Amino acid sequence: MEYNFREIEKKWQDYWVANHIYKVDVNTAKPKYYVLDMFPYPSGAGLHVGHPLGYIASDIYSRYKRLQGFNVLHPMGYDAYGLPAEQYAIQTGQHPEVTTKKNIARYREQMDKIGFSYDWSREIRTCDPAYYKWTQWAFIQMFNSFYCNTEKKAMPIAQLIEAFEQNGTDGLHVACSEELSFTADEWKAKSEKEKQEILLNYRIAYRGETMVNWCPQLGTVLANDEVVNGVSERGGYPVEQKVMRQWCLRVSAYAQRLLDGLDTIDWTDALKETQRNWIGRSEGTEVAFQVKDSDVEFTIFTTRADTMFGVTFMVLAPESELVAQLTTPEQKEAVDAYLERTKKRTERERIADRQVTGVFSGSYAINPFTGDAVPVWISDYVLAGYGTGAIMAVPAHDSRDYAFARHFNLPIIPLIEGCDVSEESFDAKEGIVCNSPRPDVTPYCSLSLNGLTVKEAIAATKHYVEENKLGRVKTNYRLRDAIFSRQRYWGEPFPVYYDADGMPQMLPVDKLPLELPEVAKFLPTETGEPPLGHAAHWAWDTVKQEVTDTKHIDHKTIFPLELNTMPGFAGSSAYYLRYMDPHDDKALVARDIDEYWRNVDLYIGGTEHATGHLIYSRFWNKFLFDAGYVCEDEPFRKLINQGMIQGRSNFVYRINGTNTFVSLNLKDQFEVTPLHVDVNMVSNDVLDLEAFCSWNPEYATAEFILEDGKYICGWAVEKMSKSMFNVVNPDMIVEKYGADTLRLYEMFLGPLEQSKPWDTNGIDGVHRFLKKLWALFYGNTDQLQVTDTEPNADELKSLHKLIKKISYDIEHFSFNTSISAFMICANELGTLKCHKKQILESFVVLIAPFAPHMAEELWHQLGHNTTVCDAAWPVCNEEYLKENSVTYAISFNGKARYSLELPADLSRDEVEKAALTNENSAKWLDGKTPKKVIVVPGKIVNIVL
RNA sequence: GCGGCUGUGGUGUAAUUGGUAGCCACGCCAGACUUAGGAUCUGGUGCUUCACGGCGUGGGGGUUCGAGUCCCUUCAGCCGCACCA
Repeated sequence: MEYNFREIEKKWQDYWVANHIYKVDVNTAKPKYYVLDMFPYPSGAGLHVGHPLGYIASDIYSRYKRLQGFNVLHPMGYDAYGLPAEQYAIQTGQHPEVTTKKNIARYREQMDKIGFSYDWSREIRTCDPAYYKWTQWAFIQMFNSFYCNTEKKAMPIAQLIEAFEQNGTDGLHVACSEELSFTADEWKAKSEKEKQEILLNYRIAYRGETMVNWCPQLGTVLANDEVVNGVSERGGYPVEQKVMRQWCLRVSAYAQRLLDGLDTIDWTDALKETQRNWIGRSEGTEVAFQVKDSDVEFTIFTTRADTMFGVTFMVLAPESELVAQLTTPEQKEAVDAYLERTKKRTERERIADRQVTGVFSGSYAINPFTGDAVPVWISDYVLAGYGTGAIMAVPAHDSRDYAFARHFNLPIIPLIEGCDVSEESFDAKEGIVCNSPRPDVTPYCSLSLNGLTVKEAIAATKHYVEENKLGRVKTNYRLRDAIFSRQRYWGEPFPVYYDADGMPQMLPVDKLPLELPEVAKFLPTETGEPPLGHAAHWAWDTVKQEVTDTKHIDHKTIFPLELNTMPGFAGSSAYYLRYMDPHDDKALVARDIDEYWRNVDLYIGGTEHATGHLIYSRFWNKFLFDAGYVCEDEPFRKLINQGMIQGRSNFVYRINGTNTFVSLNLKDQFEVTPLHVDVNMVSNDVLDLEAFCSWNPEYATAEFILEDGKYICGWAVEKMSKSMFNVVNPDMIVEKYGADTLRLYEMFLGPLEQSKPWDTNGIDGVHRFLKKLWALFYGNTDQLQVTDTEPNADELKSLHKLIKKISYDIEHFSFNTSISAFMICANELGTLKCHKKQILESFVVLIAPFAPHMAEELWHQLGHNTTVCDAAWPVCNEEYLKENSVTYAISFNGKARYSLELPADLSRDEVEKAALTNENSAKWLDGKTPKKVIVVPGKIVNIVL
């Protein structure tokens, strides 16, 4: 009987669905295991062969765990909100929901063909109101919370209000946008509106004026991770810095915990390092500088406290509030001109051309260590958003300060013994400190750093600063709060309305979800409001019912509801929790269910989410953990980044000015132009000439110069995209070779975590293997050849070697080597002509995670009427692996000379003796006694002469 | 600039984690069966040499009886962060 994969795969896919084979539920009798894929954004292009790579790997692991007796949660869903659907809607007027649904249907169809073991009854879509209800709910919880730095956790805002009522801001140690100071009495005297405004300074979800990334082309603000090199990640449009009032999440409050948590989770070092970089912890010192002839004081942040004696000027960021205060009347004109000029430069321009620019403010600051009055400059090389937006400049030991000092001719004082700063600054944090204070100057303070190492000097200065109250030791983080509003239509609406004071209020939780309204147009309104402005009063009834009796809303003059929507990462931040309990309308996840599934044991997905989703999710989960809604602090215990599959493009070479195409190895004899050809017309780099001629009318009359009767195409690795004609769809592979071949081949391609080009050359190898496996059952007859004969030692050895190898490989996600092991074993069994049930049955179970359709078919052929997923994973019996003889390599001084077969149970001494007395050794030993003999059991005998 | 990763046949890769480098495939070569082959099967295939042998894991050096694996150095490629003070 032929291996008819089309029939088999269809049959079992239907069976699995009809019998709910992959449905799981809480089962406290079994240990749980949660395997998660990063859910896809359903784009219009459908899946290409790169997408399922991670899904196949997670499916193999899920099936393996299940065979091992775990209760495996393995769900799938869709990250359905997003820009492309909205852009498409703007262009075509098609509702994003329509295109999204269509795309999801296509994704599902493609995934179903690959034979995944998802529990589809748990499917979620972020755009489903029943789902985003809980996104909105979480937002409300964040609004009603603040972060306590003493407790190191989020707490109810009511507790903060209580603290204000009792002590004002006294003794407060909480995360905030801006340090505020007031007494309990002052607090009580404030109006309701003032109180609300103050609380926004502390809430974890808050609305505040911040510098945002504004993308005019997209008409929306973007989070930091959505901006790459000064342009938007989606579309590549320029991004400007702009102060806007926006919803934000106080992710920065969690910076330290996000950092610490990395040590407790099993992620790759590369990814952890990326997150550490992104969080950007930096320990330093804040020092206050007095402005000369003024009572203004300002604070700077430095990691090089040891260089206090080398400060020769100060620099403010152009956007700093201090600029206005410190600019003297004489300098006002010059400063204004400079500010005007820098404002026009976009982020991208600043990055592209790093010319030194700046202007003197007119003011001087007093260095508290030297008493020197140093000029205060303004320059855009200082960032407003980091530290205090002001720096002390030490040109001798900072290359940026150095460039600035050289450009404006400012003094440079070296502070490290023997360093040469005539050409460039000495930035390294090493060496012995000198000139601190300078020997020719009467010391101004009691601190002397001369003779200390840089490290010691930093510590000494920190100590001095704290002792003398000149400032404080401070840890800064690069991680900033996440901007949480988008001026878009296709996203979650905020559960927010505005009261008569214009202050934001949360909708009552029992009114959720607040559903996304229909709008006439997906563009901003004529008054520049976000698209939801077209439906400004959409949920007016919802708000009115709850609100009119308690608050006074003037709905004629204000929009009652928030018109922004949430960003893409909102819906993906807690989706893994919702899978646990997807249909619960009382809670995001019921407590007992959460306590069973806990968190994700294995998460597989791309590394591109390192600084986006994977930060936000960890933050979101930590918040829910603090608030007591979930029982684990970290959402993803182990994470694997599957590599990206690139395209492998094929080229034909047209002789210039003709319609003649020349094969790859003859092209150098002509002047040719390489042209992309559709890789689907090429097999093993050989072009299908007929398909090529009918591909494009232009090529109908094409002529070819062949080699060996074939047209060989050139190739290159490029991104997989339509324009390169190198997109390979999984469906096409499934159609031609079957899902099991696709699954095996994707794994066989190389290590899971490695990026590699898709190359269909070679798929025949795994397909042949499956046919060979099939032949072990049927030979080339129509009858099942399987017998009940007891297996012999060779067969048992071959099988148990395989059991050991496959178990080890799956645990180590080394799926490519598993496939090789299957091939070796199948070849061995083929050579042994083994058709024994006992052996083949175990083989079927072992391969079930990889090639589930074939395994299911063969499992039933062997007479089982349960599915193969309910089988038990075979256990390796080491007894069968024992050799009766061992081949040793005999080497002299590390050089192998001959091999020697000896009984397996010899002791080291016996092996040594056998090696030395063997006649082959005689010529190397030449009568001498060896210095040393090293015996590696089962491997090598090395005789040192 | 800082940090991380990778480098093995014509190709994808493997190597019991310091123990005979190149498993398993692709490709190629030869053969068998075939009217035919993008089918199947068998054998060969790191380089070099007629051969014995020699050389081989980006380059150089080191530790070791023994190094793809560990250490130092250098080159190349990829990735992350980056006027972050």
